[in-house]
Amino acid sequence: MRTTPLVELTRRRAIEDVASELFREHGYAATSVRDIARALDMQGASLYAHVTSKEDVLWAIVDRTASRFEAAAAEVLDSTGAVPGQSDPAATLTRLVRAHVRVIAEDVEAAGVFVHEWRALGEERRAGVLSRRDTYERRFRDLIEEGMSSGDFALTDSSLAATAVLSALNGLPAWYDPAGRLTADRVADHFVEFTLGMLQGASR
Amino acid sequence: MRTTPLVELTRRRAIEDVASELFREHGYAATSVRDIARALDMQGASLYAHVTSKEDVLWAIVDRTASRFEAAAAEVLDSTGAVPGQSDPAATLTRLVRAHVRVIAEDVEAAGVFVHEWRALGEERRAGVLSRRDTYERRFRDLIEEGMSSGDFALTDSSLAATAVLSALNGLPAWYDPAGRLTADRVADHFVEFTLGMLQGASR
DNA sequence: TCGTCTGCCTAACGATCGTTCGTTTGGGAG
DNA sequence: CTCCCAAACGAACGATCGTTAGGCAGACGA
Repeated sequence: MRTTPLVELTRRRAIEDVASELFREHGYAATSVRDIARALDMQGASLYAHVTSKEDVLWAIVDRTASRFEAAAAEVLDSTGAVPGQSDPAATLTRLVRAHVRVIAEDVEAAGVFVHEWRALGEERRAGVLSRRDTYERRFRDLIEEGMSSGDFALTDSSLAATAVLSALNGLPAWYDPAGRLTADRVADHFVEFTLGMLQGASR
Repeated sequence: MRTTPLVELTRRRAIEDVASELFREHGYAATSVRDIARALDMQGASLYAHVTSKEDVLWAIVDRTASRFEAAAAEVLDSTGAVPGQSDPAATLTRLVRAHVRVIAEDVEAAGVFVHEWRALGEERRAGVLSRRDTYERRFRDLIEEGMSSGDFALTDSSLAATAVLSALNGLPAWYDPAGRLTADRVADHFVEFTLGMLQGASR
């Protein structure tokens, strides 16, 4: 579940949270500074006491969310596979998928912005995000290749498989409702099943 | 492959094609009428000789693409399963997935716009698109449920599975390059494998 | 040769955009 | 009580937005 803090920690963070909702619902370009301000009962100009630019707000959301994905993946991968030849790709991938779902479910709004709106950043930041996404996707791809050569996975194109898995996962922010019928853990269960099924191949 | 016609059929269609590229790359809201015109070596105002509004262009792209998805699915489903109790859900789903990939690959730009930018439409049209998407997704879901009760698929949540499959498929416009290393048919092969694997479940 | 029609032009409209500015306000520390 | 400082205000900036209006050039049928 997302934590809209009961006690507002900082005004800055409140702005980012409200902006996450609006950016996710209408997109960055279609959301005006005055829209964000209105949701906080303020005047548009007043935001600039807390923020240096509109893009700055987007960047804060995207960067923070990217870091959360990176940290979650690092935690999974650093605690496993230290001993080569003794790794279990399916088990590690399971934990990686669960971590990914958890990061999304903990802040669906920010995750949705991260997935779709990073294109709106300036050239420099956009390139940075792109490279971080590549690095992240490679962790999936490497794990899949490991499973291919160990015989756990039956595939011929690890890159395509990684993209397909991440596409399915990144569809989550578009429909997942923390208050809906599925808890984040249940969703993660299903996606682990889907992922392993996908990678182990059709049985007929 | 997308068909940017060598002979420009109508000016109107040329506008839609150029708009598809720009809408997909920068989003509808971030693309100005003057941007579209510049790509055609025209003045922004000149577009209005061919078009009644900017949203009208978006609508034409979205509606046309939605219709292509619907027609492709109808062709698959109308030619199968006419005799109940004799259907093969996996085979039908295979054809449905192939049809979906084909529609995307035939016009990646328009498909990308359809997938992401329909939210920018006015309330009425947006609601219409949403309901057509629901109908389309239900065709996948129904087929999955058929496979569940026939024992072909090992799943507990057909709705989640349909969403996951379609999310993976709809990630295609974001990365697929018709001139790249994979033909549309090869991509379809892989996605059929992924889909069936997903639905038949992990084997361990 | 004339009129018409199509396709694009320039100019301009009001609205809204992101952002800057100088000012006001209200609560806490001395 | 007084001072201060962060937070929000209203007004305004130049730019750009989608769109309208009127005119001009060239192709074409009569």
